[in-house]
Amino acid sequence: MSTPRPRKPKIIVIVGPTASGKSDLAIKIAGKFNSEIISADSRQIYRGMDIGTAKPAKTEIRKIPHHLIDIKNPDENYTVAQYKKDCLKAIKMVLAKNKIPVLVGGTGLYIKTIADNLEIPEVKPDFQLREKLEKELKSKGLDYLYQKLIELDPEAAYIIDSKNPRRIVRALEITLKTEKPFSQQRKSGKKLFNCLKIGISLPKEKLREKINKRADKILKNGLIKEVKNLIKKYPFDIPAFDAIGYREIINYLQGKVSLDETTALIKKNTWRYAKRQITWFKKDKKIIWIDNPQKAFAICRDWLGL
RNA sequence: CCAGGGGUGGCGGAGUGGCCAAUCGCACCUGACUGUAAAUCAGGCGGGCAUGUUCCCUGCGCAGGUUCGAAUCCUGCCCCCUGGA
Repeated sequence: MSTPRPRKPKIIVIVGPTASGKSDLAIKIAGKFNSEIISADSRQIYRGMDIGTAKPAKTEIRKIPHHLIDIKNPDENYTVAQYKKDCLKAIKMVLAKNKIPVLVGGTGLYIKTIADNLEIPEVKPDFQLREKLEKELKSKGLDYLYQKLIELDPEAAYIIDSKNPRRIVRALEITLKTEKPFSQQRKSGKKLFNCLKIGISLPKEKLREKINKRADKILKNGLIKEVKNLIKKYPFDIPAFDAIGYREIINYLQGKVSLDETTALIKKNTWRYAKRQITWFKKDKKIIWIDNPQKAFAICRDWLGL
């Protein structure tokens, strides 16, 4: 006698590499199916980082509500865990209006944290600790930190790349502040939603072309000016500015590279990023890959039972 | 025509007798990723296969030569750059 479990809420998830046309597709889908859009983009959350992150146009946003865009200033700290909370809240809100949430974005970890209900270890970043570890990293080398991790939490050391400073620092952070090994803290809970995942897949040549074109457009639209304004207000070395387009322009403004080189670098780094995204999303076997937006509409319609 | 420098893997660029299938960077391919994720990293990268720290083939402009052994030395040729006529 099992009581019928309440159906999980349905959400539509749209993924794909940068510049593949996710936002446009999301807007079209949202327009057709009474939806609101929730962004899963780790840089569009920042206010003032508009041109370089290719945020949807204001006119679009006016037509269809977008969530989790422009929610933080660049110098504010933001993390996956925070994203999870914010996103869940946004989803709830949209569902409460009897609308379908459409989660769109290129930040694979953000998507995964929602779709797979990742349980992020309850250890907040401790910046003092991190700073201390960074110092040790500089003075004693990465291997020293890794050895330390092996001592404190051999299991974690086994999982973490021994050459990845950022992840070693975080693993140490966790082990130094909790009793449980990191390895036992990487869990995912029960799925919260019934997700329809649609991925945009373009032939590489075409993707590359779109990336290059977009880079040119972004520059033309005033990225340099945007960055100039940003670094007037914020330190130039904050994590938010470790974003494609921004870091390169900052270096340009500091006279380290020419404009031509900068443009080329932005294109190159965007392309690399896209490849990393493709690698990430490839692992998710539930994604239905499409090469044409039209197909997405039909898939959504079926899935929604309309 | 003379003098000097140089031609190395897709590109840039090391190497100047054996430790060289050839440092490294870029590009390219594959992958990792649980509170920085547009971040941060790893592996591969001449070809072949029986996939090997000890295999085979091809290989450092071309053709020869010296040597047990040559990308590295010698000879000739071709090409490129710089300066001089």
